[in-house]
Amino acid sequence: MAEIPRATDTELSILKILWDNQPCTVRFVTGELSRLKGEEVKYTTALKLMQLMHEKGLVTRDESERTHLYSASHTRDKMQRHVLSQLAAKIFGGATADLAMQALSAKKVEPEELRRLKAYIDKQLEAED
Amino acid sequence: MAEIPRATDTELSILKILWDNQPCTVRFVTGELSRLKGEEVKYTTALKLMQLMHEKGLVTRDESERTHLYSASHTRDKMQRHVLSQLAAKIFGGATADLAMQALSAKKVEPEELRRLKAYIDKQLEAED
DNA sequence: TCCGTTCTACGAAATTTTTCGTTGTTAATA
DNA sequence: TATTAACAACGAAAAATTTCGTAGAACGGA
Repeated sequence: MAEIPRATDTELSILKILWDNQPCTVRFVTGELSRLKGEEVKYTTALKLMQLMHEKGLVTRDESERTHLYSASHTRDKMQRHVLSQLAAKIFGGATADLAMQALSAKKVEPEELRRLKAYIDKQLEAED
Repeated sequence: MAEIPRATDTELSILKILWDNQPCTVRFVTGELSRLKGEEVKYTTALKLMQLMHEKGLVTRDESERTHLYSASHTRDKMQRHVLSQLAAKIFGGATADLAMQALSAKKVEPEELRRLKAYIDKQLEAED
């Protein structure tokens, strides 16, 4: 399995668009990215970014048609874990549970979500025995 | 309350060093940063970074002595929440509980930690009523 | 077929981030 | 006091990231 390349901020935004809509044309990503950033992004800008991401191995593309179709190389889960563990190492000193707690306190979370998370933790704890 | 400025990757590393050792001299941060990155960072490089961080408002400094003493402007908790909520918005679509779960699955977490987190969630749920 | 549109590729400019050498000052010390 | 070491400030180079104009090919409709 190849190393997951480091993704810049903008690249992460593009990945999110891909995960939500895959496969995508550059045209589509251009629009979504503009919406996300709150300012117009030119078509060729998005194109270039995605070409670079392709070189880096962050995305794959189907070139069988003239209009290429892009998809993320890694699953959302895998990339999220990757980004989080980097972040955890960088500013949390690896304390993952702390990170989770801060995440929860950063923003009000629905009780339903909390219960789901709790169930997940219980499952982890059981597996422990 | 002033806006929290966006911090780059290296800046986050420096903040972590500060939180752990504050207040710090540039000389000290230079050494720690080198250790963290696994390669030597020149004194003036660290100095410049910290000067820019000072301009941005990410750090404060005590200039009463010739050797300035730097500290982070924001608490670790506050900045962590800030960074996490940005990240959540960027690649998790704001789904904070998902982020927490991914964080937990990214790396094995001690049962003790899990129980602590669970207790935290329970407290949140109680406050709900 | 001709024209206007859409697409990729490419190069280069603009911007941001990181690096570091040089300078002048202060402080310690021989 | 003369020398050396440590420091902050600064400017600018280097590197990384982002932006976008231009060119040429492919396509669709008049």
